[in-house]
Amino acid sequence: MIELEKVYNPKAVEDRWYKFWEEKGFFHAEPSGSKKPYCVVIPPPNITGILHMGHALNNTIQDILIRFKRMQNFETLWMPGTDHAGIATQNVVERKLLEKGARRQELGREKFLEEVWKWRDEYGSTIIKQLKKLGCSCDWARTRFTMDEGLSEAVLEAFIRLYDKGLIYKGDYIINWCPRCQTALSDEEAQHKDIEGMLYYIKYPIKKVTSNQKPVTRKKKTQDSSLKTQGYIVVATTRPETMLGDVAIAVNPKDKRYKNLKGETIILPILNRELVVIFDPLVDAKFGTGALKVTPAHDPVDFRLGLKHKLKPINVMNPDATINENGGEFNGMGRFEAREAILEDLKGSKLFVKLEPHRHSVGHCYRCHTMIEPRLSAQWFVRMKPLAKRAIEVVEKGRIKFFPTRWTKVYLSWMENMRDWCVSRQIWWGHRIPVYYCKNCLGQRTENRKQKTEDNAGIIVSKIKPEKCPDCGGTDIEQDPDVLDTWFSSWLWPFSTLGWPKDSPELKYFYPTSSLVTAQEIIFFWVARMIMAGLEFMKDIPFRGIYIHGTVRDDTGTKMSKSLGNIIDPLDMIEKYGTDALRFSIISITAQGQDVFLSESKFERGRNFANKIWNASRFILMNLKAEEIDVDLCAFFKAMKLGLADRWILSRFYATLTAVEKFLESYRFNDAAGAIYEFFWHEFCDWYIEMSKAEIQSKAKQVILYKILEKSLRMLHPFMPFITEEIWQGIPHEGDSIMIQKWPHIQGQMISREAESDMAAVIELVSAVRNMRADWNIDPAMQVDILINAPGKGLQGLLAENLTSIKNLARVGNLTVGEMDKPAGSAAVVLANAIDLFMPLEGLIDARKEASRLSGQLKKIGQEASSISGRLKDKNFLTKAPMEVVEKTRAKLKELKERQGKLEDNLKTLKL
RNA sequence: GGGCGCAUGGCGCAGUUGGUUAGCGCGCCACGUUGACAUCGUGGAGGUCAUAGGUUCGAACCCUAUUGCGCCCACCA
Repeated sequence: MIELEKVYNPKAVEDRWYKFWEEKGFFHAEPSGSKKPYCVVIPPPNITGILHMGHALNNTIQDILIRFKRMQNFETLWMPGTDHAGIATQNVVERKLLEKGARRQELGREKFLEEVWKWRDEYGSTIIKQLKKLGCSCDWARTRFTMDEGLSEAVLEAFIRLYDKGLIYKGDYIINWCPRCQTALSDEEAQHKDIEGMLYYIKYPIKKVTSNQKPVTRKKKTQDSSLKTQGYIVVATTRPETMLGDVAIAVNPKDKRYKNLKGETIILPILNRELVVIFDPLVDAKFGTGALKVTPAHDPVDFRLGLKHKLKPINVMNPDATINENGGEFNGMGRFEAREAILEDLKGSKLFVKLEPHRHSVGHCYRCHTMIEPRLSAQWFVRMKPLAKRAIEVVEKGRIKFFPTRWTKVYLSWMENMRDWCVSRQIWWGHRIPVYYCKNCLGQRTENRKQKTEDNAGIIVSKIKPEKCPDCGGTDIEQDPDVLDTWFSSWLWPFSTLGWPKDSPELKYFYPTSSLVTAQEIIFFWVARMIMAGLEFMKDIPFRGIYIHGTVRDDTGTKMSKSLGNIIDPLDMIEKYGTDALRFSIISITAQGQDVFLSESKFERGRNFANKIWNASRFILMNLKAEEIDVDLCAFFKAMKLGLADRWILSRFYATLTAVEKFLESYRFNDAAGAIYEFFWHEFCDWYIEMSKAEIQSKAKQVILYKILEKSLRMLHPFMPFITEEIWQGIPHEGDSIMIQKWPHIQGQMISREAESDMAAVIELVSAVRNMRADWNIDPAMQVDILINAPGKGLQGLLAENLTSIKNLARVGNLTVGEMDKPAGSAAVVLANAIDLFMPLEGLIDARKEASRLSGQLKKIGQEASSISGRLKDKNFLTKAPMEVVEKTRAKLKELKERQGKLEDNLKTLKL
């Protein structure tokens, strides 16, 4: 028998076992006829990522599922990989090049991409290495990257299929534009943040040409007299710089204040452009002055108004958000600089009215946090409505289920209101859009500008560059310079990684996958789109269950992020506490779907538990004899008459196992971890091991200690893979590794109510003696005598049978069981089942103190008894409550009355 | 503006079909180094389950409203 080291050293064993598992090929899964498939979808971390607590939580959960299912004999595939994170990666590499003084634009597209690939080869797998440290049992041989050949092929295929179905189109719309990254972003990539902005009120003069000109006045009295200015209309805006692109003033048709504005012409201050007045219900009469300046090129609402009222947009900004030549004297200024200059100008010409603080929500780039500038530009879009329809159905019909269920509603309401997806990005790193333009055809088109998007002449959608234009035969062909949104490749992940568009065996076997485990932040970006893509391209759902876990926050509740510096680095925690401790800790504090508030001290729980497992195992191993435990379990159970503790711990083990399985199946990981923790520590260690010490050499104890330990290790393995492997390898075992052992089989017949309630009586008794010792301040080294007055042979038998254990656990010298009266000068306590416990302490007992102790007990019991008897007198309760509840309550009252009576007797003898 | 989540002993949290005495970890107090474990053991103190109503024989749990905190979504110029 191997002896375990005195202290468990995680670092010493983790790498070794991980390599062992990997080399043995235990992580690998193949389509197999004999086993059922089980596959989880791993959210591909982006290649610029480093492991943070969110990843640690997410991947621990997935690894628990995977290891659990693997042990249950499923063919388990956990396919890892990374996505190329177009914008993020391009930013990182650009910054890196800039340090060397090189700029992307100067390098040129090809050279730059070479640099990105170089960077990716060097750093892109950091996160993969870190996942290995976490113990993740991914099939690394199948690692995929969204820019791999196969996955890129899938992207082009998907684009072309959608285009052919008319689900992809190019058009001029207002999109979210990041002036720093200089690219379009999807709606999801624009993160809205509340900011303290200003609402600026500006006078726009009314042109006085018409004969019936009347000054405009506000009918409604306001305290702000400045708004009454005649000959002007006052508008309110948060972005005065966009006024350079104004083409109209809009008011609500029902707004009586402005009805006489019909047919008037407004003069745009500074640029002196003539603006028309339009009437549209879209304008909220209650906001600001009720008059809206219309800038179709720089605001989504204005853009819609523009389309509706046939206004020609004027773009006044360059891609970097500086003012362009349309901005007159402000040409070249940055957007905020221009804002100040314009305000100065307006103040100078007395057209500035006032400003007031205005809190509103503004989009920011999710990669660089720069304020988004809504911008009119030509982009590629995916039509979402037709895709969303089926994705809504499969969730409504329950084919895909969210855990916790509340996310269903969030998902559905988002899906129902989704707008078309802008998929083109003005960057270089990514899948280049498979669209080619014939310059000849396009040249003709510009002459006839109206056709624009309706006419596809000159647009060739193709995986490879066409030799010549199919329309005109021209050879002057150029590919669209833009690339696709990274999510356009990620949304294909569940099947593109399995070989799609090829019809691979993997695809057939593992698709649809089983579970998706992810964070709430990513539902819209990724989860919803995977469902749409799966239904569109595979004609089937991508996964059946979606488990949304909480967000990891620090102990003040703020989301952990590098910029805030409130990061707890999982790798540091692994270094300090060990991987298993990290995994167990984080899983046990994560209630289903609730956010996780983390502080470093929380990892102590896992570490302490690992330590406990280690020491208990060490103790068992020290006392185990190999020849004793080499038995056939069935024969053993037939031959052996097991004691109460043995039957109890077996019952508790199988009850725990049942609960753990149930919890894992329903994504209740903290409950599963809690059940194991409670069982192993507070039942197996605190009671069974302690009770077995006296007769540890006996056959029964040898076998059961070994079996419970071995099975517990298997039950624990998905949670704490390393320590369980290390110990398992040290005890007698068959097979190469615990990770490919069978998950313990539930033996329902071993679960015994009787054993559990009998044991509860013993535990109560031992606790009571300990309690009395503490109350009387008795030296723990000193043995006490205990007399037990137990009515009925059954109880006496039970206690007699466990005499040794009770004596040892409670440090009792003489223990007498029988029927007796309370000896004089003894302390007493009354237990359930009307058991009296007397502790004769001649000379030590202070009658007054004992009396107050007893009356304390009496008071507690009395209160309880009276509340219960009150309930039992209630006619409604008796008639309406279920019989079993009434019976139970009656039994309880009877029991309490008995105890009450006994306590009173005890008190009486004391006073006499 | 819409939606969601959370309020339970000093702190952090469990508590899934409403049913005896509301649990756990940390912290606290007392005692303890009995050969697995001080990353430990034994015992203990500490809660009118945010507030106000309602449903019910019975509510931490279901319903309504209120307050506080947090999050998500939104074309709040």
